[in-house]
Amino acid sequence: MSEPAWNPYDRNCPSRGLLDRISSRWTILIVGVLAEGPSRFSDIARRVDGLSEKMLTQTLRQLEEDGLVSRTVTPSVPVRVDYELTTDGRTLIAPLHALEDWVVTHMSQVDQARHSAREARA
Amino acid sequence: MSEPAWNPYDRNCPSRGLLDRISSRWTILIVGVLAEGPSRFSDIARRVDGLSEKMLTQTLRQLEEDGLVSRTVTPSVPVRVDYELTTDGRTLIAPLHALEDWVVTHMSQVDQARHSAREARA
DNA sequence: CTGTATCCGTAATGATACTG
DNA sequence: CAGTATCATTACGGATACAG
Repeated sequence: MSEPAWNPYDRNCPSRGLLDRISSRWTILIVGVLAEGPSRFSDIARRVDGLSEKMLTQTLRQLEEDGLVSRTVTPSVPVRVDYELTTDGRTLIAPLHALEDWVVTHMSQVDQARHSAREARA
Repeated sequence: MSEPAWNPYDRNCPSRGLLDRISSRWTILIVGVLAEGPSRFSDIARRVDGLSEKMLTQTLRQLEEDGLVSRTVTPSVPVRVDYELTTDGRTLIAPLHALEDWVVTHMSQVDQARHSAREARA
């Protein structure tokens, strides 16, 4: 009995949805923060500029549901919650960081190309 | 004079927008098709299930503007247009394929986690 | 501090029809 | 074949207020 042939090019394959999730802006950046170690809710919010509480919660819940992030509550007052990548979640670090890295290393080049494109249209 | 410190964690940095572009569902899948060689407009549309003409055009225009894809028109009747990754664009193949690959190899695991999560909530 | 719930505007997307 | 233009919808996301 073999695995299903997961294929994100098929719109009805669940892998299409998973691809959407892991390639979302907030997932990429949040995993980028968690890659450096466990973080508290507010720490993540502080490090990812423009991330609202709503989207942070939503993204963390998805990652948790997919078994990629674990959530630990310390019942102090006020309560403290730590998020951490699971073993599975850590396999996301390399591919997602590669994306971040690509962007940083190619931004200038792309910027040049955009200027050229503007001139060509002028 | 050094490069700007591109940082996608900053919401005002242009690299944030570039990250959004290259990590979009359609960009990933279209680059995946073009990774195998130059393709015609309709070929791409056929291979990416659920991709509308509008989004295909829009995504290709962005990739072109960013210097990642080239567009070649053959003025036959009917006209023939070929799209191809540029040298720069080919540097996207590895990171984006890694994403696709991650999804395919982890889908079953994630599926399990989702079922567990459902049970836990029940 | 760490959420949850709700409202609501906008931007992204899909469907459709039409053109060179 | 390879688009463009338009419209309708929706879903994403931000702001706000409130709770444990």
